[in-house]
Amino acid sequence: MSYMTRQQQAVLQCIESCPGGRATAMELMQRLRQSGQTVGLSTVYRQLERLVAQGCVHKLLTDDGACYQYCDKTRHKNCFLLQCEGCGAIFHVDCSHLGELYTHLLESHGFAINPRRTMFYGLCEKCREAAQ
Amino acid sequence: MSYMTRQQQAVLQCIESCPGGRATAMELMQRLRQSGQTVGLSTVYRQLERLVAQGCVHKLLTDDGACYQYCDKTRHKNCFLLQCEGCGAIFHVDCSHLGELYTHLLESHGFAINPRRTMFYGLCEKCREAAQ
DNA sequence: TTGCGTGCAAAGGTTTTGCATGGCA
DNA sequence: TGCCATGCAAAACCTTTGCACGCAA
Repeated sequence: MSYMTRQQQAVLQCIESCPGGRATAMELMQRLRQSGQTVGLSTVYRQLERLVAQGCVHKLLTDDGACYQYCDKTRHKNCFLLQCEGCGAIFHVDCSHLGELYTHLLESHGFAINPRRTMFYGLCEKCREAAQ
Repeated sequence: MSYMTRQQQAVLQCIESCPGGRATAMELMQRLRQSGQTVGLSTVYRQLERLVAQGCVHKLLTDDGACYQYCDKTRHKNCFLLQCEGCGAIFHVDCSHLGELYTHLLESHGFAINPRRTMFYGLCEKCREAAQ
């Protein structure tokens, strides 16, 4: 990991401290300003771009724009993400079954998955119960 | 499937005729106009929204905005999509391994996947060879 | 006539870019 | 001093909305 400026640290910590470890760029700017820091929205975007490139943060595309998910690189090296379509919560899952699927796709379909972008959508247990 | 207006048919056919069966809203409008039809961009968006709701089309979120992927409901009932990060091509895959993963996620993690949104990213065979 | 779909134009929101400023090496 | 990061403002971009018109039932 290369040098991190003060703002880059601040943005990263801010994401981590958000509920579920994720937030939009606008939410991050508002949070940072509420904590007394003057930071521009463009700076937030610029830092997020770097953090994504460094793998510290996932960029999640939604219908309402992008949001950014904190990712502990040391803990979540080969995991994937589940997002609940009900409550929006994000779950990290580390599951060997997915690795088997990747192997199969490579050997039988010639396709090499980029695990960093793997994301599933569905309903978590609570939301399934609530829906019944 | 309910009643389809002339424009809705036109938009659906237009997506199907696009390279790879996918296009952005703007591309669709331009194609439709080139073929002599006067159609507004808002109409394209409105039709796409319905087509997505009907399951005839997938909405794919990318960094450059949304694009829409034709989906033959009769042929691709339980498949998922692979998008090549190299050439952008979309592959439909119908693979029992994924069903096993879904079952596992439901039983062991309590998470019920929405298969309609499942999408993987990576490199197709050609792009992997080209990269070497 | 009534309702729905349509096209145009305007509005809305998010993200990117230009530029002058400021801090750190 | 020189370089890079920053903040503000403006621009760019995609998508949605408002509204009057037109077609079909």
